[in-house]
Order: sequence, then structure tokens, then C-alpha cells
Amino acid sequence: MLIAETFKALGDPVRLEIIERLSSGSLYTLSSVSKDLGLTRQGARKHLQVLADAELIKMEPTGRNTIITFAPASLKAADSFIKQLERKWDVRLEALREFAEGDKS
Amino acid sequence: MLIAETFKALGDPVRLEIIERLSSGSLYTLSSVSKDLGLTRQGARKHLQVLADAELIKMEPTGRNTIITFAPASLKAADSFIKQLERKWDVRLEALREFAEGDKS
DNA sequence: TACATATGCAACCTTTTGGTTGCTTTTTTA
DNA sequence: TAAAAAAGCAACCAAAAGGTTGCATATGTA
Repeated sequence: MLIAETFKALGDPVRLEIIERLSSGSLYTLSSVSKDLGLTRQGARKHLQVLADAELIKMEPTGRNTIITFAPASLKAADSFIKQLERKWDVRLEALREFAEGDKS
Repeated sequence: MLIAETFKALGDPVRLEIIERLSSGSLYTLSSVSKDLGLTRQGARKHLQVLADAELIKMEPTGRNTIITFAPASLKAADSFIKQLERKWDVRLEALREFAEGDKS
């Protein structure tokens, strides 16, 4: 929910790698993550938990496995936030430019 | 430079607040940041250093003050990264959809 | 020049993070 | 049913983060 939490979850190379692989379709279970990333299962689990808390992935226990899937909603929220910042900045620059022009005339 | 570093820098409520205020034009110096955010000067400085290392802001010593300015380039990079993830995901969903259709015919 | 302002650097402290090992439980499958 | 595969939980550990105080330094200003 909190935007800072989303960014924080993305702010780690291992987690970014997980997200990147998930978005292109690999890494389906907890153990495949730990194998592919070369971490212990618990190490992988902690990272996945962080991502799940930020709602960037979903973890569903299914029989013996825990299936990991990508959840793009939070990513969209992060995207919107960044865009909003860029927009604010542009508006401000534009205001400054207009002020400078007004100064000239 | 590293995308994870950018996200990490954004992954803290205080720093997000700083960036947000900067993008709309307030918070010009180190001390104004510390005053407005209610931190000690050194606390503020550490946060600003993190943002500067991630190249999200510029700090330039100017006489007695240190002027803080917003630097939107890294933000654009983060934006592109997120977009690329979303695109990958969409491509994959599309492939799945086509596969399902092929299955039907 | 003397004083106030703005900053820098270093040390310190507590909490969080990233990672591990060990042990138990659940679910397949041979 | 017995073995192995996948996972959960807890404890532990070192390093990083977030924040503080103290002291020194540079820069304006009265």
C-alpha cells in the first residue's frame, strides 16, 4: 500500500532480479527461486516475503509447493508516483520559464 | 547508476517527502530540509547524501549554504525500468492468450 | 573584529536487513 | 508405508541504516 514500501522492496539487486525473471515468466516456486538465484531457501524466502508484503508478488501454497506469481498493480502505482513527480517538476520549470519571459517584456 | 540504488533511495518515507517537496520547488538548503522535516541537520544530511549518491538530487556548496536541487534523470531511468517490466509481462500474457486460443481451434 | 549561521566530520547507539543453520511438518511418490 | 521433496519456524550473526551528540571549520554580518 505505502509507496515507500514498494520502492524499498525494489531497492535490492536480488529482489529486482527475481521480479525481472518473474515478469518474463520463469521462477515459479520458492525452491526454484532459491536454486536459480543461488541462495538458501530461507534466504530466498525472506526476499520473497518482502516482495509479497509490498504486493509485488503473490505466494500461494499449493500442495507441496509455493507458487510465486508476479502482481503488477503495485508497480503501476510506483510508476504513477514517478510520473506525478516528473509532472510537478515540469510544471515548475515551465512557470520559471514564463516568469523569465515576463521579465523580459 | 545502478537501478537498485535508485529504488533504495526512494524506499524511505522521509526521502520520498524530500523528493516530493523538491520537485514542487521548496526546500532549497540543507538546513531548510532539516527544519521542515523536523530532523537534526546530520539526520537530514545523511538522507540527502543517499539521494545525491543515487543522483536524484544535486548538492552544491555555495558560500555558507548547500543548495539542494532536484535531478530528474535517475527518476526517468527508474520509470523506464518499470515500464520495461510491465511490457515484458504484457508480452507474456499475450503469448499465453494466443496459446489458449490455438488450443481451442 | 566578534558573533551568529551553515556546514562538515567522527563517534556512537539501536533497529533493520540479508543471510545462515537446525529442526519440524506436510505432501508426494516409489 | 517409507523415503525424499518442499516448505515453515526460530535462533543467530554480521553488516548496514537511521538517527543522535559533540566538536571543528568556514562564511556572512553587525
